[in-house]
Amino acid sequence: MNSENAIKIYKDFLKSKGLLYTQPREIVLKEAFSANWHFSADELTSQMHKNGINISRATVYRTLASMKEAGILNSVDFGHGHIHYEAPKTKKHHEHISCEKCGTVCEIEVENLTKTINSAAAKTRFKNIKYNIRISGICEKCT
Amino acid sequence: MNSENAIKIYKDFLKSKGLLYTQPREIVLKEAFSANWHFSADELTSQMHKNGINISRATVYRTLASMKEAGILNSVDFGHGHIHYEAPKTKKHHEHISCEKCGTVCEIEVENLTKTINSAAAKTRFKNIKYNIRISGICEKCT
DNA sequence: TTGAGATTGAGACATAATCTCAAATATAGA
DNA sequence: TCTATATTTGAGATTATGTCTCAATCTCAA
Repeated sequence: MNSENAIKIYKDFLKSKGLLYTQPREIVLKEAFSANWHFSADELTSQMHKNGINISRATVYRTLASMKEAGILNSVDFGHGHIHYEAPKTKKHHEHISCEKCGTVCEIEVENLTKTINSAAAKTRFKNIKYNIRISGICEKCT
Repeated sequence: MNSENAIKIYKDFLKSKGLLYTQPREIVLKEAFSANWHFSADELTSQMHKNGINISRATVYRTLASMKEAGILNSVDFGHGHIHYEAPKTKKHHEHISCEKCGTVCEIEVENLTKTINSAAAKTRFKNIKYNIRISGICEKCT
C-alpha cells in the first residue's frame, strides 16, 4: 500500500465515522508512510520534531491508533513495553523475530498461521479473531 | 508440574547462578502455584497481603521474573499492558483467547503451532526460538 | 460567513515496572 | 556456634508508556 492509497482509505474511514481529515492527521500519515521500518509513537514524534514539524505527542498517539483501526497501519509488539507500527508496504503478510541480545528484527513468513489460528479459535465460538505474535531468539551474530 | 517439583527446579536454577533460595522466594512460589488462574504481579501481591503475608511488590516482581527464567512459570500477555503469569499445572501446551469486550479468557489448543513457528524461524538462523501469542475476538455472549 | 461539533496541544495524570540503597538475611568457613 | 561476605529485601523514588482534560482552534456544511 502506498501513501496515496492509504490517504484514500483513511479519508473514507474517517468520513464513515463522522470524523475529520485534518492537517495534523495527514502529516502523521505521510510521516508514517515515509518511515522505512517499525517505529513507536514517540519515535515518530521526535523524528518529526527533528524535521521541524511540531505535532503533539497526544495527537501522534491518537492518529496512529486510528490509522490502525482504519487498517492502514499494522502494529507490532516486540515485548519492550511499547507498541511499534509499520506501514504495510508489501502485500505479503509476515511476522517478526527479534534478537533478545541485540534487538535486531527480521521478518519471517509463517505459513498458514492465520488459518491455523482461526480454525483453533473457531471451537470457542469467538468471532472476529485477531492475533498478535511475538517471536524471539538469539540471532546468529549474538550466538 | 506441582509445587514440589517446581521448588526442586527453582533451587537448582538459583544454585547454578550463585543465588539464594530464600523465604520470600519460597512464599511467592507457593502462592503462585496455589493460584488457579492467570495472575499479574500486583494481583499476587495483594492476594498475599489479604492473607496477611507481607512481601514487597519489588520482591514479587523480581521473584516472578526469575521463576519464569527458571522455566517454572509461563507468562501470558493479554495486551492489557501488564504481564500475567500462570503455573503450568497441566502438561498440555495451550494458548489463550480473550474477549475484547468482557475480558473473558479461554484456553485453546493450536495444533503444531510450535513446530510451525520453529520451522519458519529456522530460516533466519536464530537459536532458542520463543514465542508469545495473543489471540482475541468477541466471545459468544458479547456478540 | 457562521455555528455546531470535532480536533489539537500542553501538561497533568494513570499505571506498570524498575531502580536505589540501607538494613536484613543466608551461607560457608572457622 | 560465630563471623565474614555476598545476596536479598523493602519502601519509596523513579522511569516509561500511554491516556486524559479542557480551553483554544479548526473544519465543514449550510
